[in-house]
Amino acid sequence: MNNLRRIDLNLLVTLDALLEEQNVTRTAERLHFSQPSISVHLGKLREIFDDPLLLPGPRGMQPTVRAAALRGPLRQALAALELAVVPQPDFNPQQDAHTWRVAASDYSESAILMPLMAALRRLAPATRMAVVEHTPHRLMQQTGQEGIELVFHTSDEGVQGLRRQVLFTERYVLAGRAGHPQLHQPLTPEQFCDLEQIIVSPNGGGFEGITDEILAARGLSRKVVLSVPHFLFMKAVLESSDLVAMLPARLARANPLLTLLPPPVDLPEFEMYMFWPERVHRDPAHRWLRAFIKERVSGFA
DNA sequence: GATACTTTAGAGCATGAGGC
DNA sequence: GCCTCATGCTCTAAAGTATC
Repeated sequence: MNNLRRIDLNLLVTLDALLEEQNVTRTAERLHFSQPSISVHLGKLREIFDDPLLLPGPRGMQPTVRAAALRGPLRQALAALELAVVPQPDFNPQQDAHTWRVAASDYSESAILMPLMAALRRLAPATRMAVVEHTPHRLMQQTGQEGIELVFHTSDEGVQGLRRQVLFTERYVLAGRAGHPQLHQPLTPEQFCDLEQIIVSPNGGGFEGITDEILAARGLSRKVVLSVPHFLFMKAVLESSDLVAMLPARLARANPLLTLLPPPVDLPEFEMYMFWPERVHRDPAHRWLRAFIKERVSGFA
């Protein structure tokens, strides 16, 4: 590595041309330098490689054994560098293969990923997506060492060093099964508190949430009889029992098995963000995915 | 010795760092 | 932002070297 610090990339370009031309003057013409400049380059290269590299011979300059051995690897290295500095082509979703790694909660899976998955497969058939569990307290680790490229998260508080974009603002609705005997008209807070309810407790086992805080401020309390860790489980229970729940609206939309009513208490809306690390910000495939998601989630708001 | 080619010396210019 | 200085690059001109 120490040797690399001494090498100007242009010196390697000169060496490559010298090894091909085996003539300082022709190398100079080819690289649009004066001949003495190439001679100076060769002098530096000789010092760096501790080898004469090219020696005057009967017909121009003859490469030394070391120089001849360098030729192949040097050509490959320069070709790789050239490829690396060429502007990246646009992502062609119909043809290009790519694997995206995404972290999502079960809410994000249902509200964001599931509705757009069919369109994603149709528009980008050669791509793959790995969805892993979203762990909010390990956001930086997930987008760092664990290689996650995109995270869906409901708050931007405490999130440092990641690019972000608001996807949508979410509201709550009161949900119960279709044909539920008490859900035929908007409920008062008191009527709401009389119903047996289910809540999602991501950390496990909790029976209180923001709804209970708001009810308590009005001197009310509700009957939470089931606490589950995932929204998908909650939906399944709602569809098959008389339990009701305050549910993010996007989880309940277009579901004929559920009845939806306005929330009996005012719950604050929340914003859904997508976060991504700087390393993928300009990546054509990643930019395409972000634009696709933003367009789709706006479309089914 | 003529020719072709390489190397060296010194000057000019551009750029970056540091100080004010 | 401006100035100074150091550094590095390329140039021209001239000298040195190898080949025929």
